[in-house]
Amino acid sequence: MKTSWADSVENSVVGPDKNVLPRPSRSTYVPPHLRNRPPSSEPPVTSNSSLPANDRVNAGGPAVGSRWGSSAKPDIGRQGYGQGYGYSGRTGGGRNNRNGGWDHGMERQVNPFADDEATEDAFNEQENSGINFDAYEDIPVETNGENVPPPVNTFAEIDLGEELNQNIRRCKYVKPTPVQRYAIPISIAGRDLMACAQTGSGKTAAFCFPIISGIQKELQYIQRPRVARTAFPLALILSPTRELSCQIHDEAKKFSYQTGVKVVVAYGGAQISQQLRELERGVDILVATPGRLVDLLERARVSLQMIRYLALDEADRMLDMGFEPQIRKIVEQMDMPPPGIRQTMLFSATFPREIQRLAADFLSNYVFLAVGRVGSSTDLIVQRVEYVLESDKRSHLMDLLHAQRENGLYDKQGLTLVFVETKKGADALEHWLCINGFPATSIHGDRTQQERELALRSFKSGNTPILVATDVAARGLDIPRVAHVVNFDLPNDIDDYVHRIGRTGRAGKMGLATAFFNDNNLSLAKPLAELMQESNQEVPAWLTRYAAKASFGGGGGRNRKAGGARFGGRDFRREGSFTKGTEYYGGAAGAGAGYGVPASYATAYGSGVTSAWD
DNA sequence: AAAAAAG
Repeated sequence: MKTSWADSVENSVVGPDKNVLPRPSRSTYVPPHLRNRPPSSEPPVTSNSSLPANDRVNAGGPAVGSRWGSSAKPDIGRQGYGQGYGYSGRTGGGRNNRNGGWDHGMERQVNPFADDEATEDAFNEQENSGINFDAYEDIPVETNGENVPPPVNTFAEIDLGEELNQNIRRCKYVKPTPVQRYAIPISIAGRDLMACAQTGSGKTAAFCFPIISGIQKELQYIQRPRVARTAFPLALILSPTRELSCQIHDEAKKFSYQTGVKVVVAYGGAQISQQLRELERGVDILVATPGRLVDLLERARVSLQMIRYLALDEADRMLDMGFEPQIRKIVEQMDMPPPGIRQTMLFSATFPREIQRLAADFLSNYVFLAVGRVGSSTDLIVQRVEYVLESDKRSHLMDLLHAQRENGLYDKQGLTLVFVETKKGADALEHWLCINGFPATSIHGDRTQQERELALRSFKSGNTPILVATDVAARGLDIPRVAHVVNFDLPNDIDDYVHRIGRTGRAGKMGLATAFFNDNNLSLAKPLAELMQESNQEVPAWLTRYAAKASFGGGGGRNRKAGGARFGGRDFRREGSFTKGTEYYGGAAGAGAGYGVPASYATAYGSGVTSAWD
């Protein structure tokens, strides 16, 4: 690697002006041997792992050819979705519009790849190698459901359409990731899907490709009702945070470039007027956060009656206590077509069983898919836990940051993401880091949307290579080059921990995750120790002792969420207690009639091999 | 108890 991207941006980051990484003043620095130590022997703070900084996600290499002529598989289980609107020609529309350009708007689309191409030269071949596909070998995969469509090995095996294939090439995706290999054929076949797969493994594309492809193929036949100032999207993608919705929107725009499929994003904290204007210009795929969407629905500026595809990203979060009522309102109490008419896809890295049960309401004869994390479990993330008293956390963090700089992680522009539990705590820690000379910023729900987006940009660019965050940044955000995730405050839920550390070690790259554990985190001891064990991490002896204590002390154990979801999970329909009998398969009675074969459960691995999934 | 998501 002669000229890495990191090198190429280094000047701008450690540049001549204010952004020189200042040496923190030593006045507040307490050397380790002068600090309070817990009675139990915690490992010394060694930042020995010289982990590579994350590279770009995109992969370079030969382009994939597209194969035309094969038509999509029959749309099993769907009753067509004309919904009373006849098929009719669409003016100037659709897939044969080789000139690209939106067929329902006069504006020209900005080339979303322009930036990439402009910076292309900054990447040499190695740096540009993108997704580390070796890390994807031997990943345990579990599928469950009736007549699960088989996986593919290349994008060319699926008829996604010429324009989408070209965009896939532009994104330099050489071959599908495991979740894409399985999820795309399932979606193309028209099946509902509940998928567990870590975000860094290509989940967004896994639900975007079938949606874009499906819409593009039918766009010219779809007649939407004409209601002034009401938009009728064909697909809805919901996510739990504004930044994640933005990210999905950006991705979806790349994938749909010159397909004639229009993507619009709507989220709170931003001017609604511009979003309304965008919607009026026409929308095929709406990406949104729940609150703003409810607002738009109540104003009747959006109708869901033409929704053909519904995707919930971070679906378990979307269905947890805070979000469930809003999601039910959107999905069940407005004008969205019911399961079986629309196609529904739920994605998350974690899927607790009770959430799966709730989610089943939204699905019809669905396929359950669990794909191991890149490198199966988290071999690519080195997890460390250190016992740190509350009063020692700040100086301990400073130790880590110092060590990191000495190991060159800063010089390579490795980013450090520090999670805290509260918004107040985020402000306080950001301030403390700044006055101690560390270039930090913060993101949390009490900051304005403008501040949030600025903070994220500044972090991503390496301008402020330390970001203090609440759980607003825990899920889904794809920030290349995050070399280190610090759980300054551990979350109470092991699933949140899984999502947080998943901000590093993405796209097959290595990452480091450090957690500060103390007596406030007792309830996490057992699940954390188990998780680390399962992902082949070294579990400190003191943590094992805490874990053992937690199991009889009460208070432990419950955190497992009923046998829960680790890196993936298990279809709750297989868990034996079918309190609702065969109801979950009931949708198949009519819909699956075309399938003259009995249900078969395709399982890629025997139960002995999938222990990580239990 | 906290965080997120509408204004």
